[in-house]
Amino acid sequence: MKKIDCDTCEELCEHPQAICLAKTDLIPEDKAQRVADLFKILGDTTRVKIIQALSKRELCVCDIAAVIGMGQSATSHQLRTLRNTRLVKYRREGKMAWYSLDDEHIEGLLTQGIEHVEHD
Amino acid sequence: MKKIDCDTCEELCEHPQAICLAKTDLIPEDKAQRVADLFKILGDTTRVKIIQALSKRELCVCDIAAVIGMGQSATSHQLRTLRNTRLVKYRREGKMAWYSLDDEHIEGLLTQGIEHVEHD
DNA sequence: CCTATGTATGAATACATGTTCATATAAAAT
DNA sequence: ATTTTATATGAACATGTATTCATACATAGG
Repeated sequence: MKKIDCDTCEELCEHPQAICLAKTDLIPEDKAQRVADLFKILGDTTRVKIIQALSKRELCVCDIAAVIGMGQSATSHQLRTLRNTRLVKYRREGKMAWYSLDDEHIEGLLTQGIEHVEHD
Repeated sequence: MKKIDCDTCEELCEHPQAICLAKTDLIPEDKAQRVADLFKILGDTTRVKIIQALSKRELCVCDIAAVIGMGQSATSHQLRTLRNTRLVKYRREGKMAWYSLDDEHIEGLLTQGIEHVEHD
């Protein structure tokens, strides 16, 4: 370990140059957090199924529950999560709520993820 | 609620046709699980930083720890997770372990995620 | 050999999260 | 008005997971 002098890495470390460069290129904390939060939403089987189902057609809550094989409450809770992160939107029609994808990009992400697991 | 007769949806439900179609199109359980597992790996700030750093250059464990600002142990634990899911590989050189991305696709996924959060 | 260093790992802890249950809200139907 | 139906939500519970601490392992150097 040696002391080095560097704009972004002024500490004891093993490979100061590599660390300096890597620190310069490193994704900022807040952006890393938002990226992780986005992927966290997609990191749940139930939500993957909901998003995939909604990418094909608009569905109401009880239909989503029937399709993915979960209870109404669990489905509603997950839809709230997806609403809060602006991944789905809904319109009310009488007592029913019709859900659809809010963000067209999310379908691309999901598709890429699916392709990734298929490529093994 | 009415009883309907349908290949994939033979039960009581509200919009049997929509449910039948959606069930037919639905991603299979095991594939949804693998997709969610993949995204789950990306759904952590520390791992996002590690993957992003490794997408630029090969780094050893203590350098990664220094770059992302975490302890050696925590870093090593996360690297194990990334190894087990075949997202990173490593080569040993003396007592050091040099890590790099194992899967070139993963960088694309990360990039798309970053673009997504930038697009707000 | 013995020590120092880089890395890995098991156990413990703290924290987050998904589902269920019970219940609330709100609109439609009787 | 009362009941039924669709959805939302709070609380409780169980499970999963990220980090830390202590320690083990392995390699290099004296």
